[in-house]
Amino acid sequence: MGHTKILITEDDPNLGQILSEYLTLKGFETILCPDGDQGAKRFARDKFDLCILDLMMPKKDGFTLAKEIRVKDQDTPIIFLTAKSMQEDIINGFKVGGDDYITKPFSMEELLLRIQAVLKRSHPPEEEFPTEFTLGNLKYYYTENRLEKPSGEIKLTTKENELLKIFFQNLNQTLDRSIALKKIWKDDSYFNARSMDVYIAKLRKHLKEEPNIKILTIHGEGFRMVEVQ
Amino acid sequence: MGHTKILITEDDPNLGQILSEYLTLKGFETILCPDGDQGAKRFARDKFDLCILDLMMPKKDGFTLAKEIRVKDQDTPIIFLTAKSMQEDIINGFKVGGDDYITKPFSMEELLLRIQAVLKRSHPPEEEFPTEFTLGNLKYYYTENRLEKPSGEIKLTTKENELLKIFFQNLNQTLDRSIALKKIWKDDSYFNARSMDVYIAKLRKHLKEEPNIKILTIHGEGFRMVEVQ
DNA sequence: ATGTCTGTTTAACCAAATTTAACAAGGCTT
DNA sequence: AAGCCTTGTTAAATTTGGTTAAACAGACAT
Repeated sequence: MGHTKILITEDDPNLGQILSEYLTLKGFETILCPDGDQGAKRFARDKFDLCILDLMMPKKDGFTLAKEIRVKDQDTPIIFLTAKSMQEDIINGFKVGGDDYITKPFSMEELLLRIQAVLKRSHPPEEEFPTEFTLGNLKYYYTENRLEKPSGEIKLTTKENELLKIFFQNLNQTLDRSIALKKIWKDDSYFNARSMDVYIAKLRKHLKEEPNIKILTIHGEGFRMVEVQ
Repeated sequence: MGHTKILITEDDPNLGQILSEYLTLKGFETILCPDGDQGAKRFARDKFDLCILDLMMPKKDGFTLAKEIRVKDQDTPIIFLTAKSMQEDIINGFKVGGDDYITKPFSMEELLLRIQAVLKRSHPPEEEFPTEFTLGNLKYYYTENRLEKPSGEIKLTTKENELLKIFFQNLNQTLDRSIALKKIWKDDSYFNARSMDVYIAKLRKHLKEEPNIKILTIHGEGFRMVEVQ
C-alpha cells in the first residue's frame, strides 16, 4: 500500500537481481534497467519516488543519467551506487544533484537504511495553487470535488476530479496522454491508459449539458479541453 | 534564508575548530560543543537546523545524544561524524534516526555537500501547531479533547481527538492514509486501516450537523477535510 | 477475583470507485 | 477498401471504503 517505486540502473545482472529482489521483499516496487539509456527511457515514462543509479554502466553513465533526470525533475531523490570511492566522484555525485553516495561493497541493510533516510526527508511533490476555476457557466471547486452547473452540482470521484483539474489547468492546450497518466495513475501502462479513456467518457458525460465546452481527442497525442463560441 | 544554525559536537578541539570555521565561512551559524552533555544542553536551549555529532566523545557518546534528541525532535537532521567505519556503527547510526554518516578522514567539501544534500530535503522548521481551532461555527480544543458545536459540546475519545487534530492541521489538503496511520496507530496494517475507517465514520457522525464541513474520501489516497460555501 | 464501563479492534456485510474486459467505432496508411 | 491501430462505450470484476455490531481489553469499583 505504501507503494514506493524505485528505479534501479545497474549493469551487473547479479547485483541488479539481488538489489531488486531485496527491495521488493522490503515492500518497494522496483524497476531494474541494465544501462543508462534504458534507465532514461524508463524514467521518462513512469513516475518514481527514488532512483538508485550505478555509476559505471554501458551506454550512459550514472552521472550523465542523473544530470538528464535533474533537467526535468529536481525532486526525485537519487542515490549513487559504485565501486569507485574516489573523493572526486563523491563530490561530483552530490554536485549533479545526488542525495547520497554508497560505495561497494555495502551491506543491503545499510542501503535500506540510507534509502529510508533519504525518503524520510523527501518532499511530497509540490502542489500548484489555483483550486477554483470558472469556465462558461461552470464553476469548479477542486478541493471539494465539486462541479457546479446551471442544472445543479455534481460530486466528482477522485479520479474524475484529478483529471478535470488537469484539464482546467491546461485549457486550450493539448494534454499529452502519457503526462496525464504519469500524474494521476503514476505510470502509463496499457490498462491505465484504458482506464483513463473510461474517465474521459465520464467527464464528457458530465459536460454534455454545456455544448460549448468540449474535450477534443487529438489522435495519438492526447486530449484538449476547449470553450467554443 | 541565510540563517542556518548547526550544532557541532566534537571533542577533538582541532577538528572542531576547523569544522566550525569552515562552515561559518560557508555562511552557516555554528555552535561547537566539546562533549555530548554540553551538546544535549545546548540542543535543549536553542533551535537548530542540523546537528553534526561525533560518535566517540567524553561524557556522552553521539548515539546516546542522537537518541535523546530524537525523543523530543523527530525532524532536525543529524549527521554522524566518526573515525570508526564499522558496518555495525553505520547501521546503528541510521537506526537511531540519523540522516547521514561520514567516516574520517573526509574532505570538507564532501561534508559540505552532504550537509547541503540533507538540508535540501529537510522540512521547513516545524512550527508549533496551535491547539485551539475555529472552523465555521465549530470550536475545537485539542488539549481538552473537546469539540464545541452550536448544539452543545462533545467529548472526544483519544483516537477521535488525534485524528481530528490532524484534519484541522491539514485543512483542505489530502491527508494520506498511511501518514495518518503511522502517526496515530504507529504502523499501517490492514486492521489498523480498517480501524481508522471506523473512526472516520465516527468523526463524520460528529460533524454531520455542520453540513458545510465535510471529510471527503480521496479514493486510494486518504481523506480531506474541507469547508464548503 | 468478578462485573461493569469505556474505548478500541475485529468482523461481516454493503456500497462506491476503479480497473479490466469485450466489442464497436473511428482514423490513418497503404 | 482492407488492415491496423487508437479511442469510445458499456458492463462485469475487483478493490477500496462505509457502516454497524460484536468481541476484546484495560481501568475501575465492588
